[in-house]
Amino acid sequence: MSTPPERVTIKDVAAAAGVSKGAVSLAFNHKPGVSEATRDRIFAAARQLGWAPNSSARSLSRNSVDTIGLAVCRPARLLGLEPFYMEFISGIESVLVERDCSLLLRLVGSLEEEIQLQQRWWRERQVGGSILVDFHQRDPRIAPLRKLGLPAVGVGHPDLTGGFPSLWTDDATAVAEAVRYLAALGHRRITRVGGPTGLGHSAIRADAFERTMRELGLNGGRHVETGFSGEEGARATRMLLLSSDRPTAIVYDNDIMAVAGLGVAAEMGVSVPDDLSLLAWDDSQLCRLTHPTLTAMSHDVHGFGAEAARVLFDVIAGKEVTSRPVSTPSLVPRGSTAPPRR
Amino acid sequence: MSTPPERVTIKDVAAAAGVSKGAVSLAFNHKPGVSEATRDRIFAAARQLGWAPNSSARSLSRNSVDTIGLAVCRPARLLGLEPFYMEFISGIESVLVERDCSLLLRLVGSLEEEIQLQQRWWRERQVGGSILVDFHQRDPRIAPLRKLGLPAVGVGHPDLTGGFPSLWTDDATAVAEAVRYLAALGHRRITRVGGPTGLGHSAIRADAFERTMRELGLNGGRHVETGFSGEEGARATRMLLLSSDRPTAIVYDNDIMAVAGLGVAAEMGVSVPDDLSLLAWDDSQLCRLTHPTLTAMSHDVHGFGAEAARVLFDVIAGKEVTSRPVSTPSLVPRGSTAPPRR
DNA sequence: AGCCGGAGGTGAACCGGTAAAGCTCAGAAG
DNA sequence: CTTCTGAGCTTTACCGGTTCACCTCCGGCT
Repeated sequence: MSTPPERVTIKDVAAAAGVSKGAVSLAFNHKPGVSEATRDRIFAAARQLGWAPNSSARSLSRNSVDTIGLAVCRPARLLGLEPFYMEFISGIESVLVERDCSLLLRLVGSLEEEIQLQQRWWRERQVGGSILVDFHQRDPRIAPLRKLGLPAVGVGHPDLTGGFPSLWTDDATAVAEAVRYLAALGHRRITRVGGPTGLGHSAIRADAFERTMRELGLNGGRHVETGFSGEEGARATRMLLLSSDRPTAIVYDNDIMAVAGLGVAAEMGVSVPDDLSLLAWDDSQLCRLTHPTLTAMSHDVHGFGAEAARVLFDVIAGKEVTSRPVSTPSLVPRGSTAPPRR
Repeated sequence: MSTPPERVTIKDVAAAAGVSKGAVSLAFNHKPGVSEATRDRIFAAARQLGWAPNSSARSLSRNSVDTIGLAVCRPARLLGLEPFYMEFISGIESVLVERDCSLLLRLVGSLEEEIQLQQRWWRERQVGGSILVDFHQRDPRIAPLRKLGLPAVGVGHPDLTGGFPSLWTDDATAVAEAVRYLAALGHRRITRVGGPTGLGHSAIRADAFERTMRELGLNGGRHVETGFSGEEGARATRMLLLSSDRPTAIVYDNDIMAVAGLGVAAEMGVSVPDDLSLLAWDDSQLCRLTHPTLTAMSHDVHGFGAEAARVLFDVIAGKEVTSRPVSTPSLVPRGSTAPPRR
């Protein structure tokens, strides 16, 4: 596609510095074999000519790439609203910058499309490895991508990532904490508005929710399944508030739906937190902007992204890495939760 | 970084198909010179071996790259909340996919850092060109990047993009529409809560705001400058509502700040829209989730991103491209605006 | 004097593709 | 029966780096 106008190569630099191109290569890679003085001359010449090593040529002869891939499979309209991803990406990049690497990002429409994409990326050696996110139950990506030999790290519970080294937040414990908190406030009818159950972490949270409710001797627990969008969160909330045995507390799977829930409560004249407690997940800044502010399960998404990148580099380097959890989300109480009005 | 285990090259495919590698190259690039039958054999062999052309080798010999760059200079915490960027990116990608290209994304901390980055990207031929966003007044990126010869398209008014072909939304007209609408409702004390004036489009909107207010004979117009964050939007709103001649309408520069403003109004017992009208910008889904819903200036951000990518490809291809506006944001009235209570 | 060793280079072979020139052969034109 | 033509391949020279074997000094040691 591009046809650069001028092109200065290592040969030009070598000529300018009066050395061979081998010497330039040595100097630029900080390898021994060139004297201090020559090194300086080489760098001066390179700076003068505005030269930097052509990354294609470099990765061709080194047989390596300094790019990692991330494909995200959610509708763009949702993604934009999920503060999670940008935070996560910025965490990844904080690590990439240190190593002069880059992130290849792609939004895909389906898991099948992602499989195609990852295969291409890897076969064409466009990436050295990938970070895989949003695991489904019996995720179709696992078999083909493992067979491919793609170095990758999975973001999700090891039960879901099928053999890929993985990093995950202990959602089960977090859900339990959220439910126990609401129960301690006196809530008995608690509903969870979750993501699609096909999505692995939604299923895990759903399980943990039911288990905890049972442990607490509460049988008023219910789930509603949504697609994570604010609109669906709003619809679910509206439906719940209209039902005969309406919940006194709702736990949302992200913060957009919680904000939407708050909107619906206001619209229907249901007072939060007096008549209804709301608990959000992921705790972006949004949770502090509403009135009342939103109690939320909070975690360090930036750090999560960074850790994922670090682990991926280890995988690529061939190190033995073991799956492990990152820090568990913890409850940050704010204005949207209170004891139910008796 | 990566050292792939097995590596199948064009030579292996050629051998498997019983032809020379030149023939494989011809076949894979859909060039004439190979018979139907041979082509089929080659593709069969490639599929069999799971081969795809190594992208480094390809771009080295073609002297071209199929990657474009995007560096975004805003704090990650803000970015995650700005639905704008993900939408914009998804627009870009919709075009990239058609052309089998990729997006190199980087979040940077300052414009100086971006200059360094773009220089590296271009000199190392990591990208074929870049999309430049968030222009400042007398943007420091312009001179060095033009000198560099980087193919680029600027997202912003031509007055700001200093010679880069550019694409922009006509914010001046949009601001005028917003102000006229509020004025028509009967508002006279209208305040604008804008982004940092260093940012080009903020300045343009500020100008247009003042001009329109003057044209309408209103001198109760004021600006508050913020950094686009929800927190700052909240603080600005709080300050405005506490002032002696408090505005009856506020125009925000993005939708996060508008949501924050709504929160503050609720917190202070100011009724929206009866006591205060609020108008948001960019119109993400968020605007439909609050109560009341937010009147907003709406535009097609996805299409904007797609168009930017298309223009960049033209620039890279050496076509003569001229700067032009994309569709002007238009007002979508919702529940947060009404005539002021007299 | 002769030999050795290491610092500081050089040169050529490669990495895996693309592109352009060259070769071969069947069939059409003269 | 040549000669020409062009379709269908092969050959070979790159692309711009990295790497490794090898060369050349120069000082120190025996």
